Amino acid sequence: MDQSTAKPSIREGNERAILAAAEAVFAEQGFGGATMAAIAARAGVPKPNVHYYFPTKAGLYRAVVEQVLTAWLDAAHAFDTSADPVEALTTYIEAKMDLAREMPLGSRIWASEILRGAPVIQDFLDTTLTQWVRSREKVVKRWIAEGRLKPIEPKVLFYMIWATTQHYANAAHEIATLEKGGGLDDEAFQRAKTQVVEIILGGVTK
Amino acid sequence: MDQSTAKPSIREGNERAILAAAEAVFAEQGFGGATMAAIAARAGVPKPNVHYYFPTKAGLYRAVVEQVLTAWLDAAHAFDTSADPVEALTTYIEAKMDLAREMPLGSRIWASEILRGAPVIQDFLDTTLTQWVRSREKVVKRWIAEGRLKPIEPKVLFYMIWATTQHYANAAHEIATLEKGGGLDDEAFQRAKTQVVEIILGGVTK
DNA sequence: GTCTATAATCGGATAGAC
DNA sequence: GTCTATCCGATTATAGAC
Repeated sequence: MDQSTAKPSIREGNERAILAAAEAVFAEQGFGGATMAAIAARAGVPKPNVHYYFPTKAGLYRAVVEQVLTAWLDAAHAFDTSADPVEALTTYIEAKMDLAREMPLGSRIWASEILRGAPVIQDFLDTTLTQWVRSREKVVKRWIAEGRLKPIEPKVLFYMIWATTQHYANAAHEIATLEKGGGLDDEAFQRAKTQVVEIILGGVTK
Repeated sequence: MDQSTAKPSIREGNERAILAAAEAVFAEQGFGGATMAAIAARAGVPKPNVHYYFPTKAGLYRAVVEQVLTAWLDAAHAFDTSADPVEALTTYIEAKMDLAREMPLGSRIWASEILRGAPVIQDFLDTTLTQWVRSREKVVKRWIAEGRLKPIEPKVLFYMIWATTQHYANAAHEIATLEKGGGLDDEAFQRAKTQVVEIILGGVTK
């Protein structure tokens, strides 16, 4: 789109490779445990090259976290406030389960960031997430007033959904150990998804 | 109990202070992000003193994790396999909620360790935890066969309980942000505990 | 835009005086 | 048992040739 018309862009390819490598290393080692050398090795580029594209480790980390944020927001839109509670919650829980399945690294980075007290995404918690919760709380309370849900604190429900769905990414290793080492295959995961929806909906609908 | 009869023991006091400081720093920074200097400063002792009592950072981390393990096992016993499902699950969920409330640092270290793939506690996952899950799975399946619970995969239930209860420790900062900055007071936490029990039991009992 | 060589700093660990 | 001074490997970051 810019001057350099048809350039498949070396820059773009390298940035992508570095971001992908960084996502994996930050997910495995945490921010403090990750090293630029490990990221460079995984991306298949020399170490100074990483610094060329991302001058500081903190900046690279921010870039990775912001990618994860985008995915989180997409999943958040699955909570359709116009739908009825069963449909809205089913769609949302399934979207969050799929996100944990398809982006386990991002989910783990997110969890790690929250564990540390959200040093990088605090402003997101203060603004976008707070607004998301406020608006969805109203919807849940309306459903309760209409007698379609049990009288629960909406946040208790949200926390249960977030924690349970992300557990399938965050604790994938623990799960694999308990499943005789193999982890969940697609079929087992789909069953788990269905049952998570059933248990939560069974617990909150009248 | 040994030769040095009535020694209140400088050693004991220092070890306790260092372990407490290490728990806090590991919980905040993760293993990789924690530094011996930060732990020493928090414990109020010079850095080499930490190495005197705990020669290596990895060893100190193991000592902290083992403390957490003990607490986990105590809570696990709250799952009374002789009781009826409502009573057993209620007691267990409440015990896990109380653990998250009373030992938030330990819960966060546990979560961080699981996130990284359990490098230190893998043998515990392979032995004690696997056995715990196997035996409780049998109990849940019996309850299902007796028609007292819906036909669910027991592990889906366990994961939901673990993830949801520990969320109150792991995401305490996020929760505080969403609760207008104050965090949950005792009353709000007790309400949440009750509702977590109600939703899960409502979702799995017939 | 790439990468070798290197600077500068941090952090785990230790020596040795007290 | 305590702690100052210090070592040294690891790590972030940069300079500068190509």
